[in-house]
Amino acid sequence: MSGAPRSGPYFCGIDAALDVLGGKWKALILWELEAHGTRRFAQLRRGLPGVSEKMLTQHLREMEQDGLVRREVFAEVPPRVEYSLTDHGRSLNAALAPLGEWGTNRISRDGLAVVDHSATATR
Amino acid sequence: MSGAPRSGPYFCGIDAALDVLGGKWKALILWELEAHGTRRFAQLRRGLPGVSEKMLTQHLREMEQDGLVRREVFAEVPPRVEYSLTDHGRSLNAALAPLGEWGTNRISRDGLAVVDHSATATR
DNA sequence: CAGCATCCTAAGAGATACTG
DNA sequence: CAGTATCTCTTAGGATGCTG
Repeated sequence: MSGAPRSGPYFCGIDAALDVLGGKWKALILWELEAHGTRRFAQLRRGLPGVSEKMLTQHLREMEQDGLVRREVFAEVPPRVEYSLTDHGRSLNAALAPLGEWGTNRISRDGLAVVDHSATATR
Repeated sequence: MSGAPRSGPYFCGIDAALDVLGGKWKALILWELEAHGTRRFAQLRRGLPGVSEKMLTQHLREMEQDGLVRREVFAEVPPRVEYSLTDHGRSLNAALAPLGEWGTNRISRDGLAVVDHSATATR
């Protein structure tokens, strides 16, 4: 999937939830913002190894429109923009927790590979 | 996302779970099988208005490979194939429940449209 | 720094026709 | 009935270059 959410019609709740999560990086963005509270654009980039500027911008905009992410622009030089989760975004993250456990389980159960974060950790 | 799961490397559990759910209809298939226990190919088609034969076959095959779906072929004329969930599939569905609630919430909260099942109900 | 605009392609997805 | 086999069409997503 995905790109911009299609705003229905949906078959069911899961459909509507997955629609908002459509896009390769959205779940990760959610996770990154949940873990750190507030992040700047470049920080997010570093936290999501492999994402392009375009996709990050695009996903952030869509998530902002969906009311998941809050975007604050500071009129400074150099410019600064901070991203954080809204309550709605945090509630989605909470609803995602069991799925995360299931996935972690699948990874260990099937011996799947995991990205090495140690080199790109956000200190 | 979608198509055949990529078998990692994954960023986290959610990533791994969403990978298995990649594909427009997989979550719906899961739901359909959970609700009815066992379904034949044509029954699933009717339950998923708009799905093409190709996509349904493809998704079912991938979900079978991922150990979510069990496929039983009966050597009869005319041929009969029954699909049902494995324990692993049922556990995924369980992990999906909170997300479903969240989505249902989003639908009513944002006044989004829902597909009308009444005309195509599987009796 | 944070981002838009543009171009490009690989894969997802649909339609149609045919088969064991 | 339950699929395969092709053929397109669309779109997510990546690369590059430029701007306030």
